Amino acid sequence: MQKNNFFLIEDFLPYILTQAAETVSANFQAFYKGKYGILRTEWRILFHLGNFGQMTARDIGINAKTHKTKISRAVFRLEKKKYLKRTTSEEDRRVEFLSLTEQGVAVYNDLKKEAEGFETRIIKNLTESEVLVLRQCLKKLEANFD
Amino acid sequence: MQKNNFFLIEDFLPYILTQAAETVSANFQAFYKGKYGILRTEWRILFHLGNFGQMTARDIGINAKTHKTKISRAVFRLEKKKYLKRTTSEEDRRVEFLSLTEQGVAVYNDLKKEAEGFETRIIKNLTESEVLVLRQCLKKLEANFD
DNA sequence: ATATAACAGTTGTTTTTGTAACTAACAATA
DNA sequence: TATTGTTAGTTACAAAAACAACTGTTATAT
Repeated sequence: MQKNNFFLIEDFLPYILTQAAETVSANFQAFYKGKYGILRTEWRILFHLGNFGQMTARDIGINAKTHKTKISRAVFRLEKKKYLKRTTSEEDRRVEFLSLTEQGVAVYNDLKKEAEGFETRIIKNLTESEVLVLRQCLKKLEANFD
Repeated sequence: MQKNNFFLIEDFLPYILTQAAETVSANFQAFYKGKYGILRTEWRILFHLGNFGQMTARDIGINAKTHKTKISRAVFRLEKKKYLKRTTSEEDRRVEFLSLTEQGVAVYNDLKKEAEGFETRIIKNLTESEVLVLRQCLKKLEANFD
């Protein structure tokens, strides 16, 4: 079994990037899953609508790089929970505008506070310039695949 | 619908971290899935064994922060493909030592080359010091949850 | 010794995802 | 106005993940 071949999985950037993302996400998930019983895609939709207002499923999918079936089912679950409502477009009846209900806005506002607190806590070990470089690097890594 | 509330999902570190990780991983996946029909957990096991030599399922699970049922099933699939073999420990018959077969080593060596090439390509937009800071930040982010 | 707990790994069941095929609506072209 | 193509979103089915309960083995403690 070869060792010392100068490749270590623990230094492989895609691996450590995924590990860090999974650890951070798994811990943040506790807030929205534990508190409101929603999944990651639901959280993302909630936050897209909370941030940008009315959007279509299509546009959320494009922005969050999420497949339309995943969006479709998450929208259904959010609708069932009455966090979100749909309005069929007048101009193009294929299109549905999605927006948060009053209850959805309340959940969003609460989770927004949690998110802000969470982010503050996880970057407390980093300097401001480290955070800046980190954000820049993540952006550049993604840009490789546009 | 409130906007301009000074919280943007696109700036939320756990979100952009996960997005970057998913994009990078999805693209790297093409190599091992397309070429050898293995999944991410299988790739991780293969690389743990290729890097460290003989290991137990338990230790791979701890190191890769992966649940034992996920490991168990991935080990089964790798065994079925004859990339990996098991040896029951003499001292403790609950324990199985896992190691790569000759064929497994060949696959590992090939994927190792792919991994090196992939990593080189994705960091080509980053300076050396950026990569250094990135690695440091990812490590620190994970360390929050030890 | 024997009961009890702890551990390594597997199996069964449910939930979620991935993929492809589908419906319904619109667009473009002949 | 037929025909063909494209798009938004849903549904059906298969693959994978999550979670709990299980088997067999070793460690601990009466």
